[in-house]
Amino acid sequence: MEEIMSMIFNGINLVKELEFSLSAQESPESLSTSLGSVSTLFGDANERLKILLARRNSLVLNQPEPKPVSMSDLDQIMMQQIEHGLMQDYSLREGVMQGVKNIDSGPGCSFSTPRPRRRQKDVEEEKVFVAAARMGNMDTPPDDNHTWRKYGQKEILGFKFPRAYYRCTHEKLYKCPAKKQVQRLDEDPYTFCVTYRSSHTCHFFTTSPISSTAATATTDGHYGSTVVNMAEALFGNVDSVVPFDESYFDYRSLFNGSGSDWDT
DNA sequence: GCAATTTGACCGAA
DNA sequence: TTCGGTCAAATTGC
Repeated sequence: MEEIMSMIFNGINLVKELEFSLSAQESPESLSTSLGSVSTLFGDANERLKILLARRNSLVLNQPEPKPVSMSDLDQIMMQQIEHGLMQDYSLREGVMQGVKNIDSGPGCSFSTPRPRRRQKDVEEEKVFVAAARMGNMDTPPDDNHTWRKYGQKEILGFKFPRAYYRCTHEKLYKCPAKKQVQRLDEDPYTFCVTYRSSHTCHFFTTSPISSTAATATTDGHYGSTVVNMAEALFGNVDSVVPFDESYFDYRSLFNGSGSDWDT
């Protein structure tokens, strides 16, 4: 299964290279070659995924619980996740909303004294997989239109890469409780697993004009036409790409919880 | 000088 | 006792 994931992530990286080629105004021949590679890679990955799912569904036919994940559901979820990472990365250069949906944990900020030094179970969290930049600083995930201050980094058991801890820059001034953890994936160093905890109460975005556009996109759910065009070109159906109002999905937890094929 | 980052130490849940 | 999360002093960069 990791092979399939690797193919998908490779496809994402190819798309990013294609995007760079677009901005560099490379020849139509070169663009055509890149497009062919992308479609082949995604096509192959999808075929393998379908075979895998067909196999799994046949295995769980006699088991009423838990309900097997249907192929269409999984395809949709998987593509939402991939599209989300892709669109986040793409929007970096286009300067539009990246589609990171912050968790809404309700009460927001409530630091009791003493401040808990370990994560609270009742705090909602949301995982998002984000493609890393292929150029420039690849150690940090793409900007999500909030300003973060790093307050820690730790080696985590079972992970090759350290986990970085960030909190909202406005934490003290506006008592914004938002935090995030950034973990680079072992199997794909170009992808980060970003875990958001607590929602922003400060509602501050980065101050560039580009980002104010992003802020608008956040509230009304509309996205730049460039992004929509790209999404249509890639996936055909924009409705499956935006808006990102569904819960993002953690493919590890999904597949670890429902089968062992991902371990192969 | 100030703000952000780094990093070893500390705390506490499991 | 272990290990994830946080603190806070030292360091770095603007």
